[in-house]
Amino acid sequence: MTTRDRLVRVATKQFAAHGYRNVSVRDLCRAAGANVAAVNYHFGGKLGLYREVVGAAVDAIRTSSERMIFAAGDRPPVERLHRYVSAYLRTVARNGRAPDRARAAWVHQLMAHESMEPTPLAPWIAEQALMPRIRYLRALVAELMDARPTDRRVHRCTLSIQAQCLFYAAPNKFRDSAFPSWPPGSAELAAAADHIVEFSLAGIRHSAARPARRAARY
Amino acid sequence: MTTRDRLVRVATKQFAAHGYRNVSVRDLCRAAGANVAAVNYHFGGKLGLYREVVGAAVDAIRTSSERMIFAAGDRPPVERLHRYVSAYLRTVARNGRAPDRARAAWVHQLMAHESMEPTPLAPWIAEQALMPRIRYLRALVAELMDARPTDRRVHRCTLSIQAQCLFYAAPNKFRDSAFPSWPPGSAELAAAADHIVEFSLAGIRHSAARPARRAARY
DNA sequence: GATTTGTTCAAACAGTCGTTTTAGCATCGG
DNA sequence: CCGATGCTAAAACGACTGTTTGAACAAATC
Repeated sequence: MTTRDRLVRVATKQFAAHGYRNVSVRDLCRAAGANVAAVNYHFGGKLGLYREVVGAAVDAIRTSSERMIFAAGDRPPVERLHRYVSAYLRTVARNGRAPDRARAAWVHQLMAHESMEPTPLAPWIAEQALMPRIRYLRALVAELMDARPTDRRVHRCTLSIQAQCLFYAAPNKFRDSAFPSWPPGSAELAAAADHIVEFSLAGIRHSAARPARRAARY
Repeated sequence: MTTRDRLVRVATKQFAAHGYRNVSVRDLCRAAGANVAAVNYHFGGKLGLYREVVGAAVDAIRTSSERMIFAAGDRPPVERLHRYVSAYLRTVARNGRAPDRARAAWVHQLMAHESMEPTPLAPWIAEQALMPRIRYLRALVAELMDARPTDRRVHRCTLSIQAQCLFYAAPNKFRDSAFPSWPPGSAELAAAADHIVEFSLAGIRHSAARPARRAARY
């Protein structure tokens, strides 16, 4: 394997694990068995290498989203929601059976770091990778609630679902120690996906049943 | 104000905003109008200053939790849940009316950074600040579901609620751009708290109504 | 008034950061 | 064989990191 490929491979792991700023070029090169100058020669600098990694992550998310949306087709919205959540949670499972299909956890780890300590690439990532997913989920929730996608109830329910998915996907040291038997195995993960769908469907139906008003009885 | 106090004040803001590693002693001292050696003189080093800040954050969370739990008393569980969520979301509101009572957003920003890039203080923070809250919420959910706190359905519902609260509390660049009109004003925040409670209550009741089984119909 | 104590200061320490330089390698086209 | 090309090597660059030093200063203590 070429030096370039080794660098990309190592950088993917490291950047995802510790974020752009907390990874040094020297660490990367040592881990990749390359010279310090290699990163500048092949990628024009540290940011160039990071751009390469982020580009791969964005592509992975986008193609995975499109595949998921296409596979869902025009099936009932409840099933499409389940596929959405299930696909999201499956990405955190380290033991993906199909390697080429396994959009690994590193993608979401990278996103989590980027969301907390944004690099100049953050806006582009948001538009390319995340927004399509959000828009799809929002349309889906709107359909489930029989409301317009701009309805505030739709926004809030979308947010509630997204929050639950993110809680599984994003790395979080405290969650790991606060919730027993974490991280979940693939069977528990499937059960968790079922839970999120059932839980959220009940919430959606409850929210759709009543008009958007301010509950003042507490 | 003494140099020591100015340093703590500046460090609180900076560490919360950028995390321990991404803040330099020189930046802190420049912002505080102090000499570079001041932080070593007063705190024995950068980590000592960070310990001071984290200690204040942990105290703030713990006392706020205890006050919230005490104020809830033995009121109906539904109302206690609303107080829990409401108190959580109120911490992200920058325009807290009562300054002394305002457990500001910086506490959660600090926690978010610590959860992604843990320092040696992470385990202590988890046990002192976070676990009491989680245990309280878990017991509350168990009561609402009429189940034991060790029930997996209780765990999952607790996680769903916590995820929604965290989504509001933790800083997240992508969320800010993906969801319109963010961050929410205090009125929208109260409405969001109502939504989370209603949404989650529906989910909890749905989850409690059926035994913990694996739904295999998707 | 002399000495001690608490605090601040500029300067420098050794180390790491990303990047650049310059030389040395093969390999290939002529 | 010769030069050109693609890549790698060690060394050094200037800037930045947390920390330490030793002198300076004010106020308090003897």
